[in-house]
Amino acid sequence: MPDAIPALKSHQPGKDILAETPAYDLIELFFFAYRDFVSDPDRILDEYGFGRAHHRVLHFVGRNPGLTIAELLDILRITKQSLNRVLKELIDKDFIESRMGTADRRQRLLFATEQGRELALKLAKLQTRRIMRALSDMEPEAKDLVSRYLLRLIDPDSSAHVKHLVFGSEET
Amino acid sequence: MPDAIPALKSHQPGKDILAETPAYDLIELFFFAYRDFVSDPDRILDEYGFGRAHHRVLHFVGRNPGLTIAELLDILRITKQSLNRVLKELIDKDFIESRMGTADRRQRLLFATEQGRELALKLAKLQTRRIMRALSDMEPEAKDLVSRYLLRLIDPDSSAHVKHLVFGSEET
DNA sequence: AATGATATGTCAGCCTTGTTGACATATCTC
DNA sequence: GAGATATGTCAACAAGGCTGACATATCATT
Repeated sequence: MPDAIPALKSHQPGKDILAETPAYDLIELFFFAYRDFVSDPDRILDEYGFGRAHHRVLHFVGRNPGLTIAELLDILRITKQSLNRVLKELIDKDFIESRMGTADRRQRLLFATEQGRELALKLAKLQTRRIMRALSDMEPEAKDLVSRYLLRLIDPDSSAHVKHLVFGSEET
Repeated sequence: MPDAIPALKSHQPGKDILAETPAYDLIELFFFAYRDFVSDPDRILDEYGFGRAHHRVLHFVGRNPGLTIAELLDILRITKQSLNRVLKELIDKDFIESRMGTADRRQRLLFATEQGRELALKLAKLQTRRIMRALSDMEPEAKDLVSRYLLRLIDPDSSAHVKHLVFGSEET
């Protein structure tokens, strides 16, 4: 096991302390970092009358052209009713386009429009800037290591799926 | 199939391009990792009739005994009305105790009760288990590197404050 | 061709957790 | 005593989750 956590506060005596000492630092840093990370897009989304939910949908559709509703639900892990609310707005405002499936005409294949791709890219660049600022002046292996850490943080059940989605072949 | 990532490939090695290529992998991994990371506590909080908002309050009060309302608001960056809603429930259910300030009697100093500390610890251990599983078999320097990465992801404005809160002297 | 399964859409209502604005109270500081 | 400060509270609203029920179109199977 890697280095133990620096002793943060003295606990009541008795329990097996070392193995169970909470990693307060990584827990809290994760909270603060994620909060700031999503705050960048928020400001821009506001101008369009969109929220974080719209961002997620737009992002994954942009990244996976032809995504079906079912696949999107599986990625976001929300109900179809929740998805539909924001998806409808994205379609109405012409950021996403929904086409009938060719093989299976029950399906709806989702595509980002030109406008949609532009917004998605703008938001991704914002977040990338923050990531690059963090990585700059760090060890060259930092990016790969962080990537591996985050992947291992994910539920083992879904990690293969995520790996495919993030790194895998461009197909869905 | 249209490619959603116009600027990603097949470009001359211009400096601008490189700097602007979205780090889709780290962006998406961050999303999935954070989602699973907070899902562990969710299940337990449910049994108590609490939500994520309660968790955050309980966590930071537990970690910083004697925290004032103003300091807690500064950490969470929510309105006092939002805070009060969940804080009241935590106090009513005897997970947090509010004492009048000694130096300044207008202040309320917050403390986790025995029950509160137990729950906070239980949740922190859950998340720690996930973190340790991720770190196991990784390079020994992984923990430190991830910690530095997350800290650098935070807004420069607040990073000193966060650093103090996470690593700093136990006092508030 | 009929039937059941599947993919999606939609209505209605509820919950949590964020927001703003207004106002009340106690206490501190000058 | 006056004004600033720390907190509490009421009311209303919004975003984005949820459940349950039901509708429609299409596919797959018999």
